[in-house]
Amino acid sequence: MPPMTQVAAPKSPRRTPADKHDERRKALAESALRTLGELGYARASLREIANNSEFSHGVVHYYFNDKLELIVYCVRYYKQTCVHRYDGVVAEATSPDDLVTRFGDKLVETIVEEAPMHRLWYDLRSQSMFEESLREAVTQIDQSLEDMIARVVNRYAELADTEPAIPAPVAYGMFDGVFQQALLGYLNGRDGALDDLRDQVVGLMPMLLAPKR
Amino acid sequence: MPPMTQVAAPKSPRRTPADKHDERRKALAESALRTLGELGYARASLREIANNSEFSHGVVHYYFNDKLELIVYCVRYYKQTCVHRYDGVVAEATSPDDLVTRFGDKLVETIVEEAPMHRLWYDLRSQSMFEESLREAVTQIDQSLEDMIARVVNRYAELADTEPAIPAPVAYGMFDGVFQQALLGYLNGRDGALDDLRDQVVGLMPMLLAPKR
DNA sequence: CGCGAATCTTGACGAGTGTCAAGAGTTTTC
DNA sequence: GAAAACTCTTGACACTCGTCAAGATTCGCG
Repeated sequence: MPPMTQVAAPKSPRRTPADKHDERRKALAESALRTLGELGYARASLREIANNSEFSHGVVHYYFNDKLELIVYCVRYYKQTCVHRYDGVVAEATSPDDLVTRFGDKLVETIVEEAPMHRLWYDLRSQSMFEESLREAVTQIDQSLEDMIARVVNRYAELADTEPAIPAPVAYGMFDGVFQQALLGYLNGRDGALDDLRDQVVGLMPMLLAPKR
Repeated sequence: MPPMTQVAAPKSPRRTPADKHDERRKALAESALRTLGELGYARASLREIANNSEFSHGVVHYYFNDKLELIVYCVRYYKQTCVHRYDGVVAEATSPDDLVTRFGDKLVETIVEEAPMHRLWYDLRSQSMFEESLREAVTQIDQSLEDMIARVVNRYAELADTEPAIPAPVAYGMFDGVFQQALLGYLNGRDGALDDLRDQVVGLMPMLLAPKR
């Protein structure tokens, strides 16, 4: 463990007191995410991760205690940037149908652009079913994803002048399920997997609303 | 590869011509499934699999060419026995509500009794997103699970004297999603995860039906 | 029984793993 | 500009993995 220089005087708020550390950690994480998205949790070795970066394989233990700590940091880091993916949709939608369309498009878009990150997430969540030490992080991320979906559904109900007909966990489970199927289909090269996802979302959303009050 | 004794005369249909091979493969698979369900795909080594069985670690290559061939055989073998889990529900249900109740109970039951097998399945499906060679088997199994759900939903609609309102892939995706969440909650020791699943299914099913004709 | 085929065990191999310690290189501080 | 702190590289360690070959054991049939 590094000697943790307790900086008594945080006098220079500008740069590089000891959060240079954090910058490096982020840089390492960003590069590690590329390899992890390509190979998955089990097959991505620290050497391979380091090879696809500007660092050497030993540096990992300078910034992280453990391979597991690195991976958890990576996924937390990624989730942080993507939990607000649909905030724009929620903010800009002008009608229920508009929101549905934007939401569907965004779902398709993220599969095309970030399929490796998504499969990594599903990989990690599955691993957490076996590895106790992953569960806390996975549970937290899952919760924040549920909240994200809840914001979309709530806004949708608001625009439709009614209430959601189902609790947030169910809505999240449903969308996550169809999303996962679409991702699988996309990775399998099945034509129409993405168009199907769009249609499914359009067909599904109206069913989530209580009868108009 | 074993010399494949071409038995010209299949005269003894009773036992042990060369399908003793198949019996052994099944026994090995059954024992391997226990270890795989405990450790997952990546961490279950052939030695560990063999240790938890009556065989030694070398025998695997007598019955399977490959570790991958063993795993795929195992999961195919398991799926075969569980794709008809809800056939009883479909056959015995006397009313829409009765079917929903039985279905929910069965879902909860299988989580309690076969959680390791389910997490193994999700593990393998996630791995197939990275490992090309797993995709064919995973796609087939996923399809047969979708068919299984379709039978339940169709029978439900039949009993309610109407039609399903959503295509089979969507229904499967939805139920798979909420089931996966319930499994995660159960493995995390979250109280009420199973009761929630039951309630969610009861609340969800009626929404899958078209308005009564 | 006895012989040959089928079945299984044992032990080894090379490759790959996470981890860490020793030291080289770099930056900061006085 | 020297000393101290920080950063990073290199190389080795102990270990596990899948695979396979050589031999022991068991089985089935003449």
